[in-house]
This record gives sequence, structure tokens and C-alpha cells, in this order.
Amino acid sequence: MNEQLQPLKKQPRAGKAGRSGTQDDIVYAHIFEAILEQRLAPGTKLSEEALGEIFGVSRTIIRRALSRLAHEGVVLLRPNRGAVVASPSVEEARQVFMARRLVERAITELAVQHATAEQIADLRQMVNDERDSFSRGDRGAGIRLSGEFHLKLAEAAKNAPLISFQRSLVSQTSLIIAQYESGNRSHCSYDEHTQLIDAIEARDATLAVDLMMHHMDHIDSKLNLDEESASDDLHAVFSHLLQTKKPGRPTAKL
Amino acid sequence: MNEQLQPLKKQPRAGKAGRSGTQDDIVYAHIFEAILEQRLAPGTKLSEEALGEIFGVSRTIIRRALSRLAHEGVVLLRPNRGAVVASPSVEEARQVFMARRLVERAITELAVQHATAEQIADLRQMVNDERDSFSRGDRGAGIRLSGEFHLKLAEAAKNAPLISFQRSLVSQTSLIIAQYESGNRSHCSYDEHTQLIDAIEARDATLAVDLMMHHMDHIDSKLNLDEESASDDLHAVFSHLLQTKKPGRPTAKL
DNA sequence: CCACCCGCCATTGTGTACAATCGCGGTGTT
DNA sequence: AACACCGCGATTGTACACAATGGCGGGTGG
Repeated sequence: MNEQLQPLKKQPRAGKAGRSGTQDDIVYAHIFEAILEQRLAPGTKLSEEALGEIFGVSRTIIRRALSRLAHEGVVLLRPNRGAVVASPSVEEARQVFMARRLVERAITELAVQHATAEQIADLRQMVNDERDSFSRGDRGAGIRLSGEFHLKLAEAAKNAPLISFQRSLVSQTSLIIAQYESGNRSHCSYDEHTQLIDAIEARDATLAVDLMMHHMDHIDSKLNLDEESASDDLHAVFSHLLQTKKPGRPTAKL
Repeated sequence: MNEQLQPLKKQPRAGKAGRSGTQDDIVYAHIFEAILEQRLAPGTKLSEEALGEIFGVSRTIIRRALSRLAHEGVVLLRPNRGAVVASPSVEEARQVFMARRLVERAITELAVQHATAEQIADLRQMVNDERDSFSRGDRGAGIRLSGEFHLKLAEAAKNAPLISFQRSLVSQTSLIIAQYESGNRSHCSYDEHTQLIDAIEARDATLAVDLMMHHMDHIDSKLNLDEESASDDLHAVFSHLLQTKKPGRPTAKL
């Protein structure tokens, strides 16, 4: 249980208060990234003390980060029993996807109305980054970036509550993808993202929404959400009950 | 430093094992209620130490409660400068209402499909409570209960992310109503709620959604969201900037 | 031999002390 | 007289110490 996550020591105050500055955000971002990259498997226990030692901060900071992660649904906080990486059930995954369809449709319509040229340029840049990550074979970064694409799109919709909800949904989706994806394909195929941007730039709401809905279809058609997950995978089936024994072992390959 | 917070007096410390849950929940609920009842005006500073003394708990607990309130959007947390009661701008209010239309439509459709007889009975009970509150003249409780009605409806939709989002939206809506309502009328007219329940019980999705959308229309038609808020009301206009000078003064009557 | 009970240990929950930060008011200079 | 700078007080941010809770294993009785 010594440092596997060595890199992060306390940053001198170089970062300014606005952005990645505070320690909370650093810890949050690192844990989140580790979960997406599956360095932390679903069900893994997240001990406050261990994390505090790893990041060189006190439990107070860790606790805040975990609380935030819990609110976004990627970590489960069990009273008196510590935090574990969430392991969404198939039913939970379905609920998340249903909500996402709803939100993505609205976001797309609003983005068509409100997206600025600069935002569209940013979106294109993000798709490039995403493609690069996948071509580098960096699956975790790819999943994260494709999530950030959808989040950026939400920003273009100019509706703060929707952005916040979308952040939570994207986080959970990323976790679900990391957990359930039948690893044969790219996740959010970036060409779908490109087409979507084109439709938004052309201010074609009907087309954009249509593309987005198909995009959603593609995403969950790539997942193994259809009750097949029972066979080789007792761990995943019960991982929401266990508090995890040995984090060292990558429970299941799927 | 003058106690206008005293209605929430400190629970004798022996009884801190409140049935309604952990101390956090108690503090959270009390502050939330105080905000809705406008005992805490928008912009009022929420000092951790003062609150801690009032509730007889340490700043740790207060901090968690404030953090939760901040996440739901009824409290604004300014780094190094403390927490204040949120004062949603007209634009923010519009965004909340737009998001609510979206979510309420989806919730209504889902509730028509999934609501159980027991849930419908619960809903009717809540409408009764709501009516009682208004007839008692307890405006704050009325606003809160009508919010809880919509939240209960969300539970009937059986979609966890939507429930969580709805909780946040309802909280903010309640704050907006408390802030902007032209006090001449009941807020969520409870007969609209009753009709809605009837439609859901009859499993008439079209009617239910229609009623819900009209209900939304009625709610924001009762608000003064149409830029009239500029005249008598410098305080409200800038309250998101100030940290509040004297909480003793009920900034504006509206 | 198995099951139940009890006490120990690990981990989280809470309170509190201390450090850092920000706003504000006093003071000096132009 | 007005502006700017500096030190002070108040309040939040962080760390840590202690209390409480729950799990787990040893031990004992049936």
C-alpha cells in the first residue's frame, strides 16, 4: 500500500485560486482519473488515511474530494464503513442512460441556438485530442475526453443546472463504460462527434438531435448491459456489497 | 450577531441522535427551512461559527451542511469569504425553470408508467398537508411541501439521477419563489396537484403531461421575472456581490 | 465440532487548535 | 484632501487528536 500514485506532492501555490488550484480539486481529479482508467476497479475501498498519505494531505481534504465524487455518483459513501468505487448495476446504468438521452436532446437543441464560433472551435479541438488519445492507445484518457466533449457541449447550451447535471451523468457514464464496455471498439466514435459539430455549426437542430440520439444508441449498444453479466463475474455482481479485500487484483476482465 | 435565527434554538445536546437522521441532516434541514421561510434573506451571510453555536455543533458539521446546500444551489460558497444565502438572478431563475420543464415532463411520463397505488396515496396525503399549511397561513411550509410533492413525484418515476436532479431544481425553485413571488396567490395551487394525481392514477400520460406543463406555466406566471425588478431594488440586484452588511434588515419587499 | 459471545483493532466521525487569507481602517505622503 | 500602503482583526482553511462505531478473531460452552 505504498505509493502507487506517487506523482502528486503539494503544489506550491502556482496554480491560481480559480482553476486547478486548490488541493481538493487535485485530489478529486486524480482519483476520478484513476477510476476512469480502471487503476481503481469498481468496489475498491478508498481509505481516507491511505489516500491522505498518498497525496500528502490530511483526511479533511480527502474527505471533501470523496464527498464530491460521491455526489457525482462515481464513489459510494457508506456510513461508518468508508468509501468504495461505485459499481453501477445494470439497472443503474439504464437509468443513467435514460437521463442522458433526455438531457443530451435538450442540450443539443440549446447548443444549436447558442453555441458561439469559439465554442465550436473548442469542440473541434477536443475531438482532435480525443482521437489522439485513442490512437495512442490511451483508453482512459479517451473515455475522459469524450466525456469532456459532452460536457463542453453542455456549456454551449448555457444552462447552469443542466451543465451540473450533465457533469454528474457524464461521470457516471464514463464509469459505466469503463465497467461494461465490450472492449472491441472506440467508445464515443469521434467521427460522430465531428458530424454533430457540423450539424450544430450549420444550426440544423433536427439533424443535430438526430445525430445525438443515434450517438446515444451507439454508445449503449456497445455495452454489455443485457443481463449477460452473470456468468464469469461473481465479483461484479456482488461488488456493491463487498468492501473489497485486495485492491491489487483486477477483479474481472469482462 | 443579533439572533434572528433563534427559532431554530439549540436542541438539548442529549437529543442529538435525532430520528430524522444525523446531525448534518438536522442542520441542513433547519437552514433550508429558514431560507424558504425567508427568515434568512438572500444575501445573508452564514457564518460557520455562529451557526455552530446556534445548533450546538462544531464547524465541521455546519460546513458539511453548507456544502450540501451549496451543491443544491440555495447557498453560495465563496472561497475564503464564507457562505451566503443564494440570490438567484432572473437569468438563473429562467434557467432553472427551463430545466424543470424538461425534467417534469419526463418525470410525469415515467410516473404515469410506474407509480404504485401506495405512492399515489402518499401524493394525495402530501397535497392535503400542503393545503393545510396554506390555510394555516404557513407560507414557508407550504412552499416546502409543494416542493416535496414534486420530489415525491420524481421518486415515482424510479430514476435515481432524475430524482437527484429534481431535488436540486426544486430547492432552487423554492428559493426563487420565496424571492420573486408576487405574494398575492398560492404558489403551487394544490388543486392543480390534485388534478395531476388523478391523471396519473388514470394512466393518462398525455393529460398528465399537459397538466404538468400548464402547472409550470402557472408557477412562473406568478413570478416577477420580467425585468421589473430593477427599480426599487438595488439590494437584490447586487446581493450576489455583497457579503451582507446588516442581516437585520429585510433587504426588499418586492 | 460448531455456534455464539465478547473483547480488540482498524477505520471513520467529530471537535478543536492553529495557520492562512481577506477585508478594513489607520496613518503617512503627495 | 485624497490616495496608497501597511498592519490588525475576523473568518475560513487545514491538520490533528480523540471518541465512537463496526468488523473480526479468539475463546468458551453446548
